[in-house]
Amino acid sequence: MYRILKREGRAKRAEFTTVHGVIQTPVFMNVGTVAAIKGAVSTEDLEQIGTQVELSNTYHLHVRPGDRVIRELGGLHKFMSWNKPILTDSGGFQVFSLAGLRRIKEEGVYFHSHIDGRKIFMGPEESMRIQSNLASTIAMAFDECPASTAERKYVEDSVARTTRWLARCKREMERLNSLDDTINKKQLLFAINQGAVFDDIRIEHAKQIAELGCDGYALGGLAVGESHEQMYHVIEETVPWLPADKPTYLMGVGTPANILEAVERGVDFFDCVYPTRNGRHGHLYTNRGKINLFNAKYELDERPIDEGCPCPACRRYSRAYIRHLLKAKEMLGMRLCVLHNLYFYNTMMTEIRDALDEGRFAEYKRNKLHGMQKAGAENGNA
RNA sequence: GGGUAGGUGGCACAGUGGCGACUGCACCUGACUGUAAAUCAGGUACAUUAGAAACAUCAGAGGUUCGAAUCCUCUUCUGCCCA
Repeated sequence: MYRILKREGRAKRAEFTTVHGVIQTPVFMNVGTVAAIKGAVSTEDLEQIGTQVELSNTYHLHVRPGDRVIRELGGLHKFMSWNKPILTDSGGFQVFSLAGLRRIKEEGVYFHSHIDGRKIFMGPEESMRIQSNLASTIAMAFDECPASTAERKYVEDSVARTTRWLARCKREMERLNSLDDTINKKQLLFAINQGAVFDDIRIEHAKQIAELGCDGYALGGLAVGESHEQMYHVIEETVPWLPADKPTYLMGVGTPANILEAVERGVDFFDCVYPTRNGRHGHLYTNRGKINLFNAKYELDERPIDEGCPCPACRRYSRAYIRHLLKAKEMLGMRLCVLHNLYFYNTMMTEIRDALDEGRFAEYKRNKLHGMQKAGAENGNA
């Protein structure tokens, strides 16, 4: 159940109740594609850094260890020892990211496994069955994510197919949720809006999927090469056409600035690999901009990553030490960086919610952006 | 003292007549948005230069050759074996 607590312009402060607990929004979901947050981060760590929702991937878990294995072991929650909400992505994004390894048909998509090359078929029904076996809190509809550079005709055809796929997802999900031996009979289904950067296609698609009555609505196919201005424009034009009584999820986005801009335009859910991947690569988010710990200038820097940050990395370790760990390829280096970045994102979301609660989001957003930009320059980063 | 193998960029190695020198590591920098990503890309070897371009370099010296890291001579240094 989705309940809006407060509004400021289009921005919403809400809560979303699920069988695995209440999600306070706006929220940033922490990405753990293969049921693991890369960088040696445990579920215990997630509890400490304030993670509300973990995100895993249908395609990846189907390939390894296999959704049947996870079902046999009682579902994802039990498998990875995480009892809060989990959202599973449908494998739709892999239709885009594994472009060289798949073929799209009306019935679904034929992949070649990125692990061993074996042929895999996934359509709407398969994706729903896998997600039902995984027993995630929220399942995503199986969609196609066209490239931002795709031609209009291609996007029209693709979006039409994604709509047909959504109807099939819905039907299959209802069937699965009614079965006696289904682990999570209250699994939720979020639809995904597509249309690249064509406003009219996006809006038309939003109207169509709204009619199918899903538990939430996502914007997909953004931050895949188009400019930030185009992305913000699409969000602004499309969100008003999605059901107002359901949460809105901007898939795969993004930078702290992207999130602030999208919250302002009415988005509730986010996820992105940035904090984890950038953490592994030594790029750290701070309130004074982004820093690259691999840079030689941090060799003797005794300050914490972000002054005043109470995360497990900043509480006791210096930039110089963590830089050394990264250069020495010690796991601890990545782990500390990922923990810091996730803490930064999760904390920013808490601050956003607090600001919305108190009706000062606009001011918060302005100050946050200003702080990160201003000192980014100070740190030698734009 | 005798024998033997060898000295190539910060390190380790390749190259044995057309090289202004391969590759890896290290170092520097950049990229990464529903994770084929602890990955990928570029740069860095003497001096000069913002950069480009040009000009160097293969232990040292001399020689052979149109042309030498590569062949010859001497010097020097290092490893290993024998005494």
